[in-house]
Amino acid sequence: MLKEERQHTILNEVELHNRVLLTDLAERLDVSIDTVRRDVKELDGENRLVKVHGGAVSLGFANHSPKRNNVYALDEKITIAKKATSFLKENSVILIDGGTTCQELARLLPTNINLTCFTLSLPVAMELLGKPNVETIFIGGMLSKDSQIAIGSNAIHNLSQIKVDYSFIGTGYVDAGFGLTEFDWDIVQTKKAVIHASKKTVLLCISEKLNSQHRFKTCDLNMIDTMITELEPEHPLLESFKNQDLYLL
Amino acid sequence: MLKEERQHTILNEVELHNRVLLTDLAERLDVSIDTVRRDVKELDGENRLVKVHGGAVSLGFANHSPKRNNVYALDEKITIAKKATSFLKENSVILIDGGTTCQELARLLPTNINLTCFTLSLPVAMELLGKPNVETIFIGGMLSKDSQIAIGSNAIHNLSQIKVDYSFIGTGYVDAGFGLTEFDWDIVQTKKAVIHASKKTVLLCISEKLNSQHRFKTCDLNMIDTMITELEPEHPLLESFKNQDLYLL
DNA sequence: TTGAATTTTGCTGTTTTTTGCAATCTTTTT
DNA sequence: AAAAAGATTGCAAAAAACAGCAAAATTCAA
Repeated sequence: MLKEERQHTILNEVELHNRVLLTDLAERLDVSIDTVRRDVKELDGENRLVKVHGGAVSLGFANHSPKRNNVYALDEKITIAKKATSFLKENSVILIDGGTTCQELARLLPTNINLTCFTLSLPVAMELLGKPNVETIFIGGMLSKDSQIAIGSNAIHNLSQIKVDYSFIGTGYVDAGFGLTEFDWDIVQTKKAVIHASKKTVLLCISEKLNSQHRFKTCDLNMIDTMITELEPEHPLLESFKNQDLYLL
Repeated sequence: MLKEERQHTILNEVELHNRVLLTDLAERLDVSIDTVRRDVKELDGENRLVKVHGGAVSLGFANHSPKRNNVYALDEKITIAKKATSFLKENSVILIDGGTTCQELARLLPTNINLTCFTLSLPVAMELLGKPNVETIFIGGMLSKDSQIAIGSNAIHNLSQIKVDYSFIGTGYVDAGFGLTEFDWDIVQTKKAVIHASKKTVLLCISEKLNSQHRFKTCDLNMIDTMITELEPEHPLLESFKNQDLYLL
């Protein structure tokens, strides 16, 4: 077999699977692992793939993972996401909602425990695909162009079939009196279904959103089990959320 | 045998198989390996093929050019995608499969007609979200980390509920005799369901994949209504795909 | 047709490239 | 920290490329 032919197949495999193991390639191409390693090294040098420990990944995949489109209030979101991971245990079944804070949680999910993760959000799903320890299930449905999540009756029906240990949700607006609200009716319906599909619901909410409200109501605060903000639970801004039958974290 | 005749045969072989070994050529042409080597060197000088260590590859094969937009063989894929758009009409309901060629189709969907588009592929869905004229529905299910598409029983069940006008699918491998094959059993099951959910199935297939096969079979070629490659339908490489009860485009 | 000049071809020995193996070092995982 | 998986290096055998040469084939002018 020609070297060119071999490298061609390697590129094909990489493009197809996004990541490949050198051992698999060696077996498939019926050459020694050293030869494959040399080929991959060469292709890496030509920027046609990215060599990683034990294998190679496609350029698309390599460029995809560390993408961060929204760096707005990133630190706060990271703080929130880290707090949220404290709920996770080996084999937890969770659901992650859309929104940039939830995306951050997806990105920061621990790599040392196995998780099953449902999501309605395209960007979250993308993030999760990069995690070998996370089994990801996308809740299908009509896609909302601005929020990039699945909505509509199909999504809601699919949600009615599951019950996850924890769901981590975001919200457009939250108010101690009015509860969680959104600007979009369909999204409200979907979030309701998410909450219904969860044993415990955790709200990830940057403090900017506190004491704001909009048109359509998702639920009252007592439907939420825990609210996580980037603030200390004792922070004065959170005063009005105490004695609301929800934990602050 | 005349030198000219020999070189003609060599070019033919290269065109047909994309790659040749000098030893094979020598045996087939019944001349010494040095003669073949000299012939190939000459043809290489004339830019009719590319000489490589131990053999030669076709120009197309060698032009698997280094990264452009992170996608290999982008030009070919664009050609294919453009051909595929000829099937679309106002309010068509279509399904777009995963894979880079299908992604290209998603990217090149016309913006002047309204479409309803189902997909199992995360990257395709991402692409479609940017199109105001396309209503996108994601078929939910377990996500395959490799191929970034939804697979599994849930996806298959969801597919069983729909019947689209056209589905545009890719395949890992295709062979005139064996039909469409894949490396992954789950993906095969999902693709079967896709074909079943379509009035017409269009296969998007870059010519490199022709005459290759793998472990698991998706379907025979007669299940496909149209096969689109970047080549002219009369191209010799497509010879074996004629008289197969499918249109070539 | 003949015979010298030219080209083509196959062979030889030499150099280069490729490949697999073993020993050693490094990274990752537990 | 130990164990396992992967990477690196050097080396030797095999395969291929190269250069030079002579025989064979082809061309061409007389």
